[in-house]
Amino acid sequence: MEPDRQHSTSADVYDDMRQGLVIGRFDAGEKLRSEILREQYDCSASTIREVLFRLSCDGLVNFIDQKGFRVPHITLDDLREIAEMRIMLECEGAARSIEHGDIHWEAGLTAAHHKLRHIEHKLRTTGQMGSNVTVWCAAEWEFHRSLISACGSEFLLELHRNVYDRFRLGLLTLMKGYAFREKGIEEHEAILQAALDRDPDLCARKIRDHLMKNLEEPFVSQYVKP
Amino acid sequence: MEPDRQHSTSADVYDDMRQGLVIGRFDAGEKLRSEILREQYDCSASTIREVLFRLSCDGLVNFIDQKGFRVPHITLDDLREIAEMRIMLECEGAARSIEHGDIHWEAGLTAAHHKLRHIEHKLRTTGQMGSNVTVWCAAEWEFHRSLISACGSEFLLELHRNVYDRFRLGLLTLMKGYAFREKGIEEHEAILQAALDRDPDLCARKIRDHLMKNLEEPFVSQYVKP
DNA sequence: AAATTTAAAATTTTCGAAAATTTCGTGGTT
DNA sequence: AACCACGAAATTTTCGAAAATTTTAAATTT
Repeated sequence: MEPDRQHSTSADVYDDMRQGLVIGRFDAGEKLRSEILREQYDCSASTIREVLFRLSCDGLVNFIDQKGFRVPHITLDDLREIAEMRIMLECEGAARSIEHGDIHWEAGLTAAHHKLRHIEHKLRTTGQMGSNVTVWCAAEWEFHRSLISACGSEFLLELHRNVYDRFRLGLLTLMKGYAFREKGIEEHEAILQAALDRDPDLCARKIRDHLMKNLEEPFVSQYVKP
Repeated sequence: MEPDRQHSTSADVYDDMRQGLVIGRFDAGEKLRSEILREQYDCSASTIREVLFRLSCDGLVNFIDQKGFRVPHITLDDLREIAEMRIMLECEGAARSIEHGDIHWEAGLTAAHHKLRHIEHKLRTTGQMGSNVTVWCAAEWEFHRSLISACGSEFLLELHRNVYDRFRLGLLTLMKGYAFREKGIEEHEAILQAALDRDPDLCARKIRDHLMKNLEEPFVSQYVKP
């Protein structure tokens, strides 16, 4: 997973670090020393600095002048604010998609849900996190993204991507574990159903419900960091 | 205004370029060559690169791998999307501020409006743009920011800052001139009134009205670029 | 004349080291 | 023992140049 002993380009490092942050490879408040990262990725300090700057603009890393970069220390209150914004964007995006989405949108959404459902059942029955978590993260993202993908606004999608990642980062650093909850399976199902039934208000309620439950129960997760 | 013949720090360059972008110093689609900028600001290419990356994360500059940086070419449709998002965030922020804002919020908002009103009357009577535009830009930002400042969510404020800047950049590059409209004076007044009257719905309508008028009339402005 | 190839120029990207700044530990003073 | 000053170590920031890539222009071919 960590590109070691191999020259890495700026884009490589960016993608891997972003992935790492959103998947919980780092601790909250952890300092990201360019010297250390430079060794791990086998590249120059400038490349690392560049990547960290990009991540800090994404809100995934904190930058303080002359003091370097750190994984943000997100409080529960911060996460609530982030959740509120995500609810706002996702409900709006879903409502617009429900209004404008064609058969293509329905098909994509159904497919994304199918994949998500598959990996979630696997996680529930086996309890094996490990590399499955990476798959789950990708699937969860794809589902929520599909839901709003027909909203007709690239800008809304861009903002949502940003908020989604920050929500996930906050959740992971706060609960110090994985963000998968068994209850999420039914919640995703309910969101899908409301969307396919073209009921924007119900869909909004289900989205809010889903995100809020993530916030309420993050500390009862039975799964711990590897 | 341009720090020439003087060593510039990363922060200096960032602030100046951001200002320049939001004030219309650059053309849409214009390429931002690091070599040229390096000379203007008298610093190294890395410093320029770093600044451009930060600006690209703010959405104020486009970055394409191996192809460098450009001022984004924002279409009218893009601007409409940005406006919709700004309306969404600003209405939500205003509603929350109206609900939670104390006397301090009212005082700050009134003060910001007073300053804005002053410069807008000056612009209307003298018609002198020049350096006044910089003052007006700052005042307009302060007013809209004050409006939502008591919303209780740092995250909402951060998103709004981003969207506000991109709206302004889009408006300027599209109309190739200044974004000041005389009608804006009354629109700002109406927003202030609705906020002080603690009427969130009316306030939302006035905000939408204000931003939409900006979109409808950007091409009739009698003012041109210097 | 249009299209493709080739070579030169310009630009972006990466690097390693020097310069500036902060952090940390030591020793001395109140 | 708490506080401050000092200097060494670690870290961040900037730099100028080398390496890689793209763009431009000219030359050749179809």
